[in-house]
Amino acid sequence: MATLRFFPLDATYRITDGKAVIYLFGRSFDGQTVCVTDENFRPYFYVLSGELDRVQSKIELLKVENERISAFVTGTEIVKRRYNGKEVRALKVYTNIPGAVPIIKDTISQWDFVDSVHEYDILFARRYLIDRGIVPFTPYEVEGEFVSVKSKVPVFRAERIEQRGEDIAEEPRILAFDIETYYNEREILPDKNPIIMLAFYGKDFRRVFTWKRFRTSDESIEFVESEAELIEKFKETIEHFKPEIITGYFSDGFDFPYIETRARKYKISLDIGLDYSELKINRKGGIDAKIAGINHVDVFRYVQRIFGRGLETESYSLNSVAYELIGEKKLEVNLDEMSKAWDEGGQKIEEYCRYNLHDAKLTYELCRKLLPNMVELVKIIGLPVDEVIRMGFSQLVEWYLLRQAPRFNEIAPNRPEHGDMGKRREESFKGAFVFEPKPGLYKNIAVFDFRSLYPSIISSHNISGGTLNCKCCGDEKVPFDDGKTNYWFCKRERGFLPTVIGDLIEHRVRIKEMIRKQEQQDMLLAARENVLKLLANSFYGYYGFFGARWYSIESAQSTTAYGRYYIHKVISKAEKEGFTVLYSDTDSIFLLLDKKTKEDAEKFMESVNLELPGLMELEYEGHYPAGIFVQTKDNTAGAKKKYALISDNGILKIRGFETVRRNWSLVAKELQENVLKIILKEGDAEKALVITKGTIKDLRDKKIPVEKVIIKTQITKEIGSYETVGPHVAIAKRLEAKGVAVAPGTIISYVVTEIGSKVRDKAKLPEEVREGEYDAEYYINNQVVPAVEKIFEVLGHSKDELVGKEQGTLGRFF
DNA sequence: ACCTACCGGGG
DNA sequence: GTGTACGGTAGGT
Repeated sequence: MATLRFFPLDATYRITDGKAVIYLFGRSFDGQTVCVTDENFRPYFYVLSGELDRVQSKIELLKVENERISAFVTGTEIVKRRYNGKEVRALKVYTNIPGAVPIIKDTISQWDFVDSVHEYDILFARRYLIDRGIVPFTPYEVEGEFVSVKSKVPVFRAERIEQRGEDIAEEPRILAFDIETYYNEREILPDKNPIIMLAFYGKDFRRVFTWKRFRTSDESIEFVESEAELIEKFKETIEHFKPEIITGYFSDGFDFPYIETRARKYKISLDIGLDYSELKINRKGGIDAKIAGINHVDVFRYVQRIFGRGLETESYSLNSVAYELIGEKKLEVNLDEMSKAWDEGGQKIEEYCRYNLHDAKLTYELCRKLLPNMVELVKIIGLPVDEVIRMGFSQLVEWYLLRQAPRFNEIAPNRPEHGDMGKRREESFKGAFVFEPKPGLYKNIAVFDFRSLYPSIISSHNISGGTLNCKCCGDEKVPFDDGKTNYWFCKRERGFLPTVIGDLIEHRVRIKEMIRKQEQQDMLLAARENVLKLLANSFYGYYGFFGARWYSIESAQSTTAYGRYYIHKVISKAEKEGFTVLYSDTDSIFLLLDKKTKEDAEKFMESVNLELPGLMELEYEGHYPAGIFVQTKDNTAGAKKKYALISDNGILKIRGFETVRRNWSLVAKELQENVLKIILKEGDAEKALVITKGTIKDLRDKKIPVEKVIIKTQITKEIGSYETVGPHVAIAKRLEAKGVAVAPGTIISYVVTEIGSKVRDKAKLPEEVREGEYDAEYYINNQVVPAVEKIFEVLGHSKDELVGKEQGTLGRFF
């Protein structure tokens, strides 16, 4: 018997001699890629029934044969479990192979003495990781021996696997790749157009393959004879580099499927899996590309589904994401000219090779930057990185619960059937409370918020489907504000989900404490804290998500009802103690301190906290010397979710003002920020007014440079398919007429000039416009004034005052 | 107002 | 692979 120590990274399984064998691919402590097999794990599922013995004796004889497989039961046992808040006896049914589970399940579901069947759709490799408690990226010690099995890496057959500590694997070998394809009809046609370049980027490794020669001194460029050879190089490079993670940007949806299509044309087998299996592309439902033994991380997928929430960027293109996260952009080349350069051959191709390599580099850097975050997610969810990065929030919650369930002896509820999902989609419920602010400029504001409001409510009030309206309690109802909904949650026994979320919150508090104490910043702790917060905050949404196993609309409703109850309680308590409440949204409250001190406010917070149950806590978010709330567009009320605050250290916090968006000109954006700064920092409305009038005058005097009046709007579809021709579409049409292709995704920059009647006729490209050749009145009325008029209204200055019309001008029209 | 269809990313 | 995306919104009714 030998011993092997390794970090598992990926799990799959294979049928050998009619038995399922688990394959764990990973990295040994000495840095080699290895495969550990485990033959000692059997597929199973659960049956609930009032007549377990009858099910047991009948099911053991069951054998279903079809043209593909023979499915039969290899054993059963009666076990004690919990289901939906109750102790149950369940029949655990083992089958010969994983594929037999759904077949047996379908058959016995029809027996009338079977109540329900559970956990029949948990993928086998995932089931293994959960039941054996194996977490990718953490160390294990294996006893067993090396065996000879067809594989690209050594195979070790395990008899016993045990966790060894919690260290994470050192930085994995990452290989990024990117392709450029021939295209001239502004359509992606993998059947027709070849791949012309292929770039790789890894640690101490950069290479571009292309199949047209030109003179170059760039050593990273390598010429091959044909596209087919380029695809062979793709396989070879992966084989030699031995990446543990292969990464691309939208490689699920573009690079891998494209390469697969081209490989099929040349009858090249893409057997890049470590077990010689082929690249597997799933086109049904969400597209994804899988390689056995190598984690394929499509950075785009992770950013789009999970990480992007915390980013400023509105577009998840490689260019904008890379710019925000690593401060680097794509190389600027004219892609429309690429195919022409390719046809003509020669030196011009080189810049596209550099462009190609640079994209691979950006992808590599992004993957490295995001990896700590992804690994923390892996360690909490317990599934391989290529799986967790493709999950949405609800799936993350679900797989976290499925991993926790065995610890609590819980049997998982089933996913809803199609009809149920339809019904669930219909059910809606009341959300959070938002206080209507009184428009005005205020000084000396204290802001408080509930720490993780919804997660702490779920934990503190034991909110779950299994504890809802129990038979043993009922004296304390959920404080619904409709006065009729009658729910309560058990006080005697903790529910599964509230326990799990409570553990998450406490874990996060410990990590936060560690972060607070540490001398130098530990990025891993920060990433872990981030992931725990993300997960905890997703539970409430999960309760109301139609596809959830632990769906409980009553729990979702009760969570927001408690949320509204507590925030109202804080509001009335604050008012009773003489504070003016300026604003409140969901879990936050803004107090006007006025004559009261910060100490008074903190005392208030402490007294609130004394009355809060469980993990609930009101926190001091910060003090703001000034803040402004404005009116709605129709001037009928104070605008919700639209305000600006300035902090003690002079940082502006702007929420909901539409001009922070991209398709506004700089002149309007800058003025808005300036005006807010002057009003909040210096409290000088007159100065803000003077500056605004100055900007308007400068516009009229044509003193504003053209770059500040450029408006950028994206072309989102084919030009011909636009019904309404906005200014950016009009420009695109003119470009097309000149023979310049404008593909969807292009951002059109334009300036509105005075020549023409409709805005679309007046729009010109910036390079066609000379300094001062813009329509001042357009910019004043459609950009500058809308950006600041709501702010000035609060200060008692009308729109007319801004644009310099005489007071009372309106009167003449009446 | 409500519903459906399509888009994103990639070249 | 013990499977069948998703969330937003433009455009139509």
